[in-house]
Amino acid sequence: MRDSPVLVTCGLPYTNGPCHIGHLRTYVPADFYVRYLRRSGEKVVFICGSDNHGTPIVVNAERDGVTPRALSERYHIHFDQTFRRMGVLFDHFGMTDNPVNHHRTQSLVNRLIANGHVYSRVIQQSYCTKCGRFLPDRYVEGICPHCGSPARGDECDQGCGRHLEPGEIKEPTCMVCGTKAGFRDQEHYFFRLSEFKEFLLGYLEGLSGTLNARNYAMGWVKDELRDWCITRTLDWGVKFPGRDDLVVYVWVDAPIGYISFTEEWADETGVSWKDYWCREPTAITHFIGGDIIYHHCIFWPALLKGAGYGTPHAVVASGMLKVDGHKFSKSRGYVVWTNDDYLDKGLPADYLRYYLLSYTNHTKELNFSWKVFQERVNNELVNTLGNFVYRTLYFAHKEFGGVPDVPVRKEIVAEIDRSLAAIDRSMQEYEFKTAIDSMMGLAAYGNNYIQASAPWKLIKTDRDAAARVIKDCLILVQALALIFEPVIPEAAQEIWQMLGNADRIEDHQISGATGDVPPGPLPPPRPVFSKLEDAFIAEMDELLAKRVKEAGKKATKMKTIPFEEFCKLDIRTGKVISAEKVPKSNKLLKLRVDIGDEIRQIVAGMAEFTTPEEITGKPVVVVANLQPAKIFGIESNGMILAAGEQASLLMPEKEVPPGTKIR
RNA sequence: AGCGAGGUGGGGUAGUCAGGAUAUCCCGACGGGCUCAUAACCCGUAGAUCGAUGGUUCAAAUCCAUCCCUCGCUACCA
Repeated sequence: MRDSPVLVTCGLPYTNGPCHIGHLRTYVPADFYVRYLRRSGEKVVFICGSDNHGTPIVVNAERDGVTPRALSERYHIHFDQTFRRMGVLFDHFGMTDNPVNHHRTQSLVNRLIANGHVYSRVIQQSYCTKCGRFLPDRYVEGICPHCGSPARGDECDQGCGRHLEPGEIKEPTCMVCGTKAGFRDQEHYFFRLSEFKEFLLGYLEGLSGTLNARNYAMGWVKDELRDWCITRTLDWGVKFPGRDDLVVYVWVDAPIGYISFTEEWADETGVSWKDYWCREPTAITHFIGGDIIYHHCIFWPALLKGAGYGTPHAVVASGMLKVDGHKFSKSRGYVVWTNDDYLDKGLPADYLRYYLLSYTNHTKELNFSWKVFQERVNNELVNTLGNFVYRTLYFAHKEFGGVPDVPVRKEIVAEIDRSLAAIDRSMQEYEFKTAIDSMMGLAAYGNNYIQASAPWKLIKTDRDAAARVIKDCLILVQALALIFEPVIPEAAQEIWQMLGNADRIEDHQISGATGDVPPGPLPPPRPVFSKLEDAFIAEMDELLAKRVKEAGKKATKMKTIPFEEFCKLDIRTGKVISAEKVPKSNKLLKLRVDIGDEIRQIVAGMAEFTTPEEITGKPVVVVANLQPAKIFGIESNGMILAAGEQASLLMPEKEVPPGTKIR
């Protein structure tokens, strides 16, 4: 048992869009973990809430013609309900815009100021006069000062990849309204993160959780820590103490939500939130997505330390989610919405919970495909687990009317014990997939046992022996219900009831898995899982394919290519050595072009606009590495660049030798 | 570019930190068994030079070095 009470949190969903299964990749394992701890006798409080501040919510609210608060509430309710439908049950689900969080954030920031961890500095910020607000760099686009490529405010994302400092970008434009943005001087406040380097190195050394979180953060801290700007010029958010024109950066008040939500919960239940947050060591475990590791392993512990709070005990970071092998992307259509695409189709939360938990290691990327989803549900949940439970209960009910009054074989209990130990080992290491493999292993053991013992044969010769076998199987079924409850809570409850229990399985502990099943009548069983039909899966696949196709149509209009693609083109100057008309063709000229290191034969469609005499001797621009093609039976090894319908030849302004590379 | 993660039979995936004999599990293929059960379940067979090369060792998927490939992240995006 730990000294401090156990607190588990999940990364806060941002209230600017609906829940998709990428979200669940973090929430389902967290819920699974919490349920497991509870089934193991641990007292746990499970806290989450919605993240409401920041520019994107202001922008989206304006677009929808509502207030940021109203937009936040809409999605807050949405997430709260969706999580419940998925069986992800928080003890409290708060909002970062609620008064308690405003108060806690200001209090914490004041302590940082009092402890000398905050200073002010004047910096330049992009400002859009039309929108009348300062723009986060993500909302600014322009030209990279280093390479001249189109770039984002913070990074030359399409060109040289360099990080851009505020004020560096040329021709800044507001991405919301498209007008020219300017720069304005503004006083901002910085957190002295650089002073926490030593602390963080020691802290990360002892941080529990998954290795990806620790390694990633460690590399960052060892490299360089810059001080962190913790204010924004925005109306929407938590006011920075003493400055009505500034709010704190959302990444400050969002994690503080973990504290304030604990406060809200503690107020309701009459306990002290300080027991969770104000003493070391804490028993705080954060479940987060892999993309926000540095916030939780660097900024957050430094803030807590600087303000005199306890620091988290563990950070458990999940890997990314893919759809059909593609990177999860709303704009490209590779998305599965939790409500529209899953729950509202009548699919059980249990199936998706099982898939998300059992697919792979928690820190690796997880691929969702309807086909694989169907395979795993049908083979593992329905066939292996569901069928063992059903054939056992069915046989017991049919032949004995319930649980026969016979003793249990020791080796069965020993096997369950082995499973429990293996599961617990895996859970301690946050190896959720391995834990579930052990669970499913027990179901396979059950199938094996009933198959080898063949009670349907025994019943004809030795009724008592058959009774003993089926009793053993009933013990296994009970054990399976208890150990699988954290994974598939609804199905576990159903099995629990079919074992003759009237109460909630949640009120029982996993250790009961080795206990007896009291003799007595059982209700008639029914299968707990049903198979996913091919037709249904095909339908879902079609829906996804359609969405991807439609997204593709939109995207082709403004498709960009990465710089690397452009680099593949070998464009250079050339000089036309000779030219002749291609026989039987109106448009084609056969050219011999000097491109520096060789003379190329190129067929060009410009006979209508120029004559062989005119073009001979002219400098031209050539794509030299185009795939060779046969035009009118004549091989063409490149392409002459010309503009427009009149095929106006492109040529260098100053004279350069043939073969000069064009960039 | 830097940092992080990964490359294991046809597909997916475990094992790598703490090196050891026939490399796990799910599917797929093939053959057999069983009939209590949701055409289920059980058994067996084929199939992997564990990304490449070199090294350490009695012994390497595992440790070390170099290289190739894939993905992710890179702070005044949330």
